[in-house]
Amino acid sequence: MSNPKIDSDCKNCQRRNNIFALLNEEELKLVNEHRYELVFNPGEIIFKQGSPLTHVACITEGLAKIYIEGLNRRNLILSFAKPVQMIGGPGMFVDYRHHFTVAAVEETTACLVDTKIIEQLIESNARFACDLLKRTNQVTIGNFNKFIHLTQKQMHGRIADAFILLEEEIYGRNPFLLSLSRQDLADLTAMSKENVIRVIKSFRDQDFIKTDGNVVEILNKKELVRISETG
Amino acid sequence: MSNPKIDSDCKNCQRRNNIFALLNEEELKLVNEHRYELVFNPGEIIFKQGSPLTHVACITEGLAKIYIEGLNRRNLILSFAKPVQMIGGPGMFVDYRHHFTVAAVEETTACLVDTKIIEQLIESNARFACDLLKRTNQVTIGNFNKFIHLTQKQMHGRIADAFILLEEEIYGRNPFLLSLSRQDLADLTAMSKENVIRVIKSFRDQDFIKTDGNVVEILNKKELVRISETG
DNA sequence: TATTCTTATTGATATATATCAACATCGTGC
DNA sequence: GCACGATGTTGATATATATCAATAAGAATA
Repeated sequence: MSNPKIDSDCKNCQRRNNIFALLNEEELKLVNEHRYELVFNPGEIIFKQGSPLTHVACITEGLAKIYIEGLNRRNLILSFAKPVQMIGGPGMFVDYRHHFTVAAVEETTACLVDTKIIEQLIESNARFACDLLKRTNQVTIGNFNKFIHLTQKQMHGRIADAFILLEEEIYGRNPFLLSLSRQDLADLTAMSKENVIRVIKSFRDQDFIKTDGNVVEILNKKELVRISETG
Repeated sequence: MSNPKIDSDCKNCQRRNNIFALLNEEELKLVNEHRYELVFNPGEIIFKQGSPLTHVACITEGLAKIYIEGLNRRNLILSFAKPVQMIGGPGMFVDYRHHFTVAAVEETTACLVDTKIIEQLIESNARFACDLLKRTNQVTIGNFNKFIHLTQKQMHGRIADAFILLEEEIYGRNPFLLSLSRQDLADLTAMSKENVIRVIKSFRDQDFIKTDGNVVEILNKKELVRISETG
């Protein structure tokens, strides 16, 4: 956690989340006056589960993982955040605590906005409120899919899902440089890291993927999709 | 699906959800004009996953299960709804479809309110919007717990959780008359119904619970809690 | 460069869980 | 009361998955 960047203005920000387009100049100014920017090194924690929810984060650079700290020191990665995603939190209006931990995977810049300002905007700007509800609902739908993936697919299907997610959503290219550890993949798929390694190996042996150090290339997307669908 | 009850007025409704207390007389009248009441027999579907989201349901009588229809005809029960719970749905503001199925477990009366009216209220009444966000967040927090339970506990812990849920949240008494089938319990805990039966048997053999037909009594709550906590 | 620490990998094994098949029980309509 | 379908139960077995232990490979540090 270090090096606050030179502040630019929300008004002209090239990295701002779409939701802020719903604000007028005055509202945007309010946001601008109650935010600050931070740079996090890989592994550093942005929000810690259980701590007070005082800010929401907007990722402007890098990659962060959002995970629940569960039983016996086991984590469950819910999702990843990259620019220009906003990370709120279900503690808002409830207990004002974080219900997940957010940690930087790569060097990550986050813009932190005071929760009180967000609440104020929800109350005064109906379009903002509706958009937030929409986003919350989208996350919920995503969670439903995750529920089914984690409880009704077996290991190969879950790892196939993970690779498809990495290519399509997280890195947006193929091949990609994997910045997640095997343990991260285990936390994402709810399996042991040893089995993650074994399934990856079997995918490599069958030429579904190719790996060279941390560079991963998907060679047979169709087959990965098939495995993902057949469990 | 049958027997619409004689309509009473929302204003004087003894079974209305707290959220409607945030409405003024005019708004409540609007709701009253765009709602209808239905009685569902056990097993009947109230909302079907994939169908258009035209109404939200307020349960005024009975018990309903909310579940995702997943892979290979397997269902995952997310939660139960009893009076006076409101069932919205994450499709609102997104794709206007139901992302889960809701079915009556016991004879259930539901009051169905037009989604458009709910949206209108969200836009015009900030307190209503905030309360809805709060509820959505509470559900999300519940889903997080469910994630951990289902992915990080094994069968005994999950069944212990289920019995605690049944006693504390669903029936609110001990002993209780179990209106769920073994398959329902399997869908709730993400396990096979055979294993549900085996774990229940082991709990019975250890005198943690007692069963007589569909009447279940929890004899050793402390032990159930312990099993739930140790996985 | 040597050293230490973390991460990745592999194989052997134990365990948890699902599946399959057979049978019992219960309620319901005839 | 009987036949039937749905639900519940049990045991045997197969399979998926975790755990444990050992080693290897990298990355960070002195």
